[in-house]
Parts: sequence; C-alpha cells; structure tokens
Amino acid sequence: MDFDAHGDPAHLREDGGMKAATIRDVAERAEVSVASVSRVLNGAGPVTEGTRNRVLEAAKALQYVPHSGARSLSTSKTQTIGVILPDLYGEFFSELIRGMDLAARSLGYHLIVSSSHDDAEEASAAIRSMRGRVDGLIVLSPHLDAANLAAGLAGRTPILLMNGGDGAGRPSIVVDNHGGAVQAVEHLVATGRRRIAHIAGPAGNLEAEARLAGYLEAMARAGLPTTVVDGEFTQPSGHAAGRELARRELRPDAVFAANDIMAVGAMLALQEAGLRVPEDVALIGFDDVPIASLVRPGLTTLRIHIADTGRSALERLVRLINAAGEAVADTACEVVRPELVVRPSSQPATSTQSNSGGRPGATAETPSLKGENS
Amino acid sequence: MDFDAHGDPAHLREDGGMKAATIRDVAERAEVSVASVSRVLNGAGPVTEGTRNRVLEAAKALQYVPHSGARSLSTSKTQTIGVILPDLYGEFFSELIRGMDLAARSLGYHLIVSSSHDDAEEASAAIRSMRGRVDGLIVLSPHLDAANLAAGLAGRTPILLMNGGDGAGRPSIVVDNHGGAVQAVEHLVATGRRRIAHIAGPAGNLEAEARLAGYLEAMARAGLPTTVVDGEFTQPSGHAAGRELARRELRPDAVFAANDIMAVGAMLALQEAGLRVPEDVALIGFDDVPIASLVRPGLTTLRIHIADTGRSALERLVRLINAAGEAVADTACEVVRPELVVRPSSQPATSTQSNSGGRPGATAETPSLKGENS
DNA sequence: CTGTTAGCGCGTTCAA
DNA sequence: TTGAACGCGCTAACAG
Repeated sequence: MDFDAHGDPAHLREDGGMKAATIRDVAERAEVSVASVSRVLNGAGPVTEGTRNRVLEAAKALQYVPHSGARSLSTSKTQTIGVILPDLYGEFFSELIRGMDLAARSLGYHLIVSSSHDDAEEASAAIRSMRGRVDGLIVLSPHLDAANLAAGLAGRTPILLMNGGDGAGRPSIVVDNHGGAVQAVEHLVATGRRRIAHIAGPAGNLEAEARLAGYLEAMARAGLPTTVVDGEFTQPSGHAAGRELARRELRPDAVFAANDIMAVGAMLALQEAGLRVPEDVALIGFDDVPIASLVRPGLTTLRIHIADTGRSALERLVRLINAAGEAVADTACEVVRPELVVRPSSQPATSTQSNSGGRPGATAETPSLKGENS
Repeated sequence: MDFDAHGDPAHLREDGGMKAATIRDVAERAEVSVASVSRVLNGAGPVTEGTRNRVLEAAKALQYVPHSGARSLSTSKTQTIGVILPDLYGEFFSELIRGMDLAARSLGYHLIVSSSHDDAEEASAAIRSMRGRVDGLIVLSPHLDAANLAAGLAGRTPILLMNGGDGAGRPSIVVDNHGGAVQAVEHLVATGRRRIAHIAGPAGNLEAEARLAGYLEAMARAGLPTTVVDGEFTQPSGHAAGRELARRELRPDAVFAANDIMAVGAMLALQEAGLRVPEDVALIGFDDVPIASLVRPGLTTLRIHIADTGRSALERLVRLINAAGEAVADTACEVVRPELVVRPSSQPATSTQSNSGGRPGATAETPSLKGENS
C-alpha cells in the first residue's frame, strides 16, 4: 500500500495508546457541529432524531467520555465540594465523611478531602489550592484563627464552618458541647456519683474547651470539686489519663471523657488497674462513635448523629451554592444537640438497677447494628 | 460626578461580591503580560527582579489565587487522584483512605473519593465522571466484573486495582487472603482447637471468597470437618453468626471470622451466650483494624498494615502517572502478606500460657496506641 | 433545528 | 527578558 495520507484520526483505533476522543472528534465522525454534540449529550436544546442518533453512535464508537474539567471551566461549576479537616484519624471523621459522601452522591456532587491541617498555615494553603476546583467548602478546623482565616480566604466561594465556634455570623454548624457536658455531669450526679473527673481534649480545640467549660460549670452548680486530666482526643491519651486517675489517692467514682475514644482508653486502663466499671468507676464519653457500643461494658455517651450531621452539612452547603449571591439570609449557626445515651458503663454503683438514666429524654440503649466492610 | 467610564475593574474592590481576580487582572495591574505573571508565579523562566516584584505585589493586592481548574485544562494535569470504593463504612476503608491521604498530601496530590458503588453499573458511571478530573484512579471493587470494567473504562488514565483479584496483568495490589486464612487456621490448630468454624464474608466478594477458600483448604489439610456460617463483613452479621454458632449442638471451640468487625460481633454474641473467650471458644479475625486491640479479650487477627497499604498504593499510582506511556513495565500484582498477631482471644484453652502463637513469625501483641480526634 | 464563534483561566510556544 | 497569540475541551450565545 502507498501512503495513507488521509489516515484515520488516532483516536479511532481502539486503544492504540493515543489521546482520548474529544467532543470535536465526535462531531467530525457524526458530521455535525460540536454544538449539536453538546446538545445531544446534555439533553438540552432541540435536536433532530436523526442527528441525535448519529451523535450517540459516534460517541459510542469513539468511547467518548466528556472531559469534566473542561466543562467545569466553561460552566464555572465543578460539581465538587471540598472538605478541609485537621485529621482523618478515628471513627468520628470517617463517619462524618461517610454522611457527606452519601449526600454528595445523591446530589450529584463529588467530594474532595484534604486533611492534616493542624496549623492555620497549612489549612490556608489547602484552601487556596481548592480554588477553581470546588464549588464550596466545608471547613472543620477546631482552631479559632484557622476558621476565621478560612472564611476570609475562601473569597466568594460558599463556605460552611464546623469548627466548634459560633461561626461569627457565617453559615456554620456547631455541636452544643457545653450543654452536652452539662448533661453528662448531671447524669452522673443523678446516679449517685460525686467525685467526677474529666479527661479533657487538647487545649486550643474549641470543642474540647466547650466540653471542659460545661463540666466545670455543672460541677460548680452541683457544689462538687473538680478534677481535670489532660488528654488529646486519642485512645492512648485516654488510657494514660485513666491510669493516672486510677492511681490517685482520692480516686474518682466517675470519669467524663471529652470524647468516646478517650473514654475507651480510660476504661481499659481502669480495668487493667483492677477497677470495675461501672461499679467502682462510672464512665461516660462523647460523640457516640460506633465503638462506644462495642466495648464492654457498653459506653454511656452523648450521641451526635455523626453521619447525619455530615449529610446535613453537605446539603446545606449545596443550598448555599445554589443560592450564591442572593439569599445571604443563611448566616445562621445551626446547633446540634447531643443526646444522652445510657449504657452500662454508667449504671448506678448502688445496685444493678434498670436502665433509667435519671434524666427525662435519655435514650435507652438499643443494640447498635452496624459493621465494617473489608 | 459624571460617568466613570474608566472605572476600576470590579475585582479591585476588596470583597465587593464580584468575581475573583484572574491572571489577567494581575497582569494589568502590574502592567505586564499574563505570560510574565505566569512565569513569576510558577517560578519558571527568566524574569527581571523588577517585574517580579510588581507582579507579586499586584497579586497580593488583588488577593489573586490561581484557578487550578483552568491550569489543569492547559497542563492536562489535575494533581488529583480518584478513589473508587464500594462503601465508606467501617475502619478498614477509613484507615485505607487515611494512608492514601497522607501520601497524597506529601506528593502534592488531592484526593477525590467516591463510594457506594455496589454494582458495576454505578462504579462505571463514577469512573467516567472522573475523566478530566483526575490523573489516575485507585479502584477498590471487590467484584470481579466491576474491576475489569473499570480497567476498560479508564481508557488511558492510569489505574490501580485493589479488588482482591490478581489484576489480570494490570497494576494491582492484593492481600494474600488465602495465605492469611491458612495462617489463621494453622494457628488455631496449633493451639489445640479442632472444631473450627468460619464466618464468611459476602458471596461474590473476592476477598471473602479467598479467605473462605484458605480456610477450607487448611482445614482439609488438617483433616478437620468444616463449618461455615454466612456473614457480610458487618458487625451485626458477625453477631448473628456468633449467636447461631453458640446454639449449635456441636459447638465450635474456635471461630475464624473473615474480618475483624464480624469477629467482634461474634465475640459479643458468644459472651452474651455465656461462653468464655478464649477458654470456651477461641476467636480470630482479619485486617487488624484499630478496634481489634480495644475489645476484651484483645482480638487475634491477621494484620494488614492498612494505612501503609493505602499509602503505598497511592505512591505507586503516582509513579504510574509519571511514567505514563513509557514504562508499561509495571504490570505486576503486588501482594501484601498478612501477619498473624496473637492476642488473648486465641490463647490455648488448656492453660493461661504465654504469648506463643505456635508459629514462627507470629507477632506478640504490643499495646496498640492510636486514637480518635473529635 | 443547526453551525459558528467567543470565551472560561491559564500555560506556553515563538517572535521580538 | 518580554509579550502576543494559540490551545486545552467544552458550553452558550447568536446567527442562519
């Protein structure tokens, strides 16, 4: 054969290793304009049944897949929302993301996660690297400055704060940490505990500070002396705190940990020290992550419907995105109120009485039934 | 004042609600060309100290942030990798993603996750919606067809399979599920167990099937009768399976669950039935998710360094991306070998002897020290 | 109903 | 060293 001067475009070969087909290739093959192809593929605009079929056929033949990046550039909509979080460790964040992912998928959005932003500096870089890549941002920065900074940096991209602060007039979602802590203490007091210690979260973390404040306030109101041990929201730190408390001369008869995983750590430490939970020491955590119901004794805690909160956060952000410019009405700080879930770890020491938490509204434990895939 | 025909561009106003500044705005303000701005901001190409400063100044004044979407389009590099997974539930996936995120961040990549793709249909849609949005894909589809389909769909975008199959000549990472299961059974046999039951994962899941096959083979080799109960990789299913096994006439003296969370469920069920672990029934799981070391008794399991595996997977994919076109040498299936971690849940029934798992290479438990942030 | 054209915002030759 | 112009792939006006 001689020179094949008019050879097929490279992309016609099945998987010859060449570049992927573009809308233009489809247009050529279908012998129509790119506009028509676009119209057909997006179902928008009037198209003849004939051209429609030719386009569809050509697209299939070329295994054409639209380039979402290019589409985003021209529509200035990425259908993607970014989630900035300090860490990706533990069940709390994974549950939150799971909830967001669920909502995102049903709303036609993608999720781009970016973690490990402890200091405002890193978070800032992460946020600006999101420009042109996302339609909105959800920022979980437990540090005050980071959040404010984030809000500023975002420019005009809608942003939802979940840093534990009140949002300062910006759309935000916050857990009623203070109220939850008060509930925890009141529950313990109501069930006969008096020497109630608190394992705090890391300093500078707004959530941790609010929980500590709630503990201190409730204890003061009850006229009880306080004991605070530092923790950092991790299992090991909870374990260490528990071990220390077990060694104290005046051992506490109850421990309120600022989150579940520290409570679990403390539970193990207490048990290793030969103490019984709840007989010798009652235990209560915060968050109600899945593991709370799997340890023995089951851990009493303050339930936040984590995945639901994540879902709701994402839905709200999408609403903000769709209302961009207009309804600046959403400047509210939505409050999630934790719900006391009484499990065996906080049963009264006096007797093995029934499941009454001592507070109306407390939820009796129902077998938690969720698991893990592999 | 009269008409301000030459008014400042809208974006000059601080945060007047107008669009964000583009590279062109910066160029105008600095009185240079966009090319120079690009050169300065990307540190590429020769630039005079003077223009450099003017550009930097203008950029700062305008709070200019490059539009990564546009950049991606022109460089055809998104610096983003997509992760397709069937679900986002449980510690396994969250640990995996954590590892990937760690690697991604240190390599300058973003992570876009997309879950809930049970059937091949959905996964397919998810994958094609990634085109032009990511530089590569990591696909965790435990179903055979889905994976093959994925590989085809990806076109020319690098893809790394982690579906439990051998990858069929494509780059992939797979856990030696069969070998792990054999280790589990041999460990139980070596410590005196004979009636060893297996709680299997969902049918159709390659990982689950390989673990089942390993169990069956090892049992046959040991000349022992098999007992298999169906599960679905979830805690509730493990609980149900455990309850059923506890009721059996010829109760097993050991249970090997196809993953940790089912083992935990089974453990709780056995204990609720009044059985002692490990005295009456030894228990062993698979994966070594964080919770395995937090339940009591601590769960013996086959450790996969989940986060490390995720990290390594991402690094390999990035390598594939950078080698695009050239080194098709990477067609290998990397195998991750699980490591037996002996914890109290599988101690010999005969006595409370020391931690020897009976197999060389078995890792004695060291206190697991990781926690959760809130 | 269809085709042409102009951007979206940025990187990048190629001259000057 | 700098700038003008083109292209990435697609959508959206605007003609025809």
